Amino acid sequence: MLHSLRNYINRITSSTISDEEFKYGEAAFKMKTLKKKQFLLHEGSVCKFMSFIINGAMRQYHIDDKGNEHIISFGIEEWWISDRGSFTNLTPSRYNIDAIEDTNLLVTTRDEINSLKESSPLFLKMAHILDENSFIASQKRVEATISYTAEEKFIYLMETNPVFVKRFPQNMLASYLGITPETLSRVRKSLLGK
Amino acid sequence: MLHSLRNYINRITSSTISDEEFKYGEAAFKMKTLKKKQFLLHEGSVCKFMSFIINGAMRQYHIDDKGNEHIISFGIEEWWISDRGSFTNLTPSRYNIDAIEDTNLLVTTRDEINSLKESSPLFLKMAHILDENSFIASQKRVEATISYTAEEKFIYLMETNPVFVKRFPQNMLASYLGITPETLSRVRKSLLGK
DNA sequence: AAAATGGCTTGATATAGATCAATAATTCTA
DNA sequence: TAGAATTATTGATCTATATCAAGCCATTTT
Repeated sequence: MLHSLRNYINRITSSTISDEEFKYGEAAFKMKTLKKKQFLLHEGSVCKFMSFIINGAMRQYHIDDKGNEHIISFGIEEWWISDRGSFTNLTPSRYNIDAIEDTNLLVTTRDEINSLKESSPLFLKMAHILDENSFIASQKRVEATISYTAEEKFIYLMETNPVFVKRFPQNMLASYLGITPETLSRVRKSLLGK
Repeated sequence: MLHSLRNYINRITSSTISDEEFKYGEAAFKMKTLKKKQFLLHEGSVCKFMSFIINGAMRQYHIDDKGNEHIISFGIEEWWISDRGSFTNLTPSRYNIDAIEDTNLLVTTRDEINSLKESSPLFLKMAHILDENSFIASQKRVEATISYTAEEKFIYLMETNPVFVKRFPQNMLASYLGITPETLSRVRKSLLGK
């Protein structure tokens, strides 16, 4: 299980973490298993963890006044899932996080990750690069949502995250893109004839 | 001029940087002055710098096929402006960055900031917190753009960045929100009667 | 001071996408 | 494997917002 995290650290830091340094990390994480539809976080509570996905898939979403779900982010293998705003500022979360598939996670808390970042340079670097990449990806998504049509949004999703398109139901993809499932269905149909 | 940066570092790291440590930083930055409408970055070129705004205001935007501008971000006093994707991956930028007002900047390059982060713990911490905050803010903006109506988007902007609303022309605010200037004008009119 | 420019408002119309509703396909699950 | 639940499609409207167009301020420029 932990080798997945180790793999990830090596990949995104472009390094090879030593057994010794990785040992520090192991202690900071606890395994957690969720069945499909089980919750990791409920709206209103503080997000006290960051979770690394070993396998399975998760989503982070908000439910508005009309009961519509808006998916803020997906997570799959070797991604992190958390409400970073709530986690960092210890404020109540506006989001729910639940499992789209049966999922295995490595969970760590704020304190643990902070001391880990102090004791392990590679964990620190990893955290840094994670944030940097997250921001870059999020800003691109902002651009897509403010400037693209429904069709362009879907094409952009296929280009950036084809895995999502294969793996998640269309209603969730629509929610992630900020369009209705009906519109997504029509967009896909019209793309077939092109 | 540099005291503005010093101020910022102390503020966001919740520390007081020593004269000694700040000296390291000074060398990494060059002053730059831009008049209103002057460019800092043109679409197609690699963004080789990060710039800290001393005073004035900047914007980062993309121009689409139809000639419409889409503002990805604004920057004002004590904000950074850069295309982080291009900066980090050395890829050609999709964006323009220009001055909305006469602006003074402290400019630093990739190499300089990297070595600065190695030699100064507080600069490192600052960079880290900047990325973290940028991601959190960007993710909130994603939520707003995928789930809010035009009116809600504007209200959200007034809540999160009232300064922008006071300072920038409505057509730019509209572009930032992903709506037309006409719609923003009507939204504001309707809000007055509430 | 006239002219030009840029920004804002307002009205008329068009349209992309939402909503509502029904059916069909798929996949859980007991 | 039948029945239930979930997901996807399709059609008929509706509506929020875009588009097009004109006029009006307020600045800036000459």
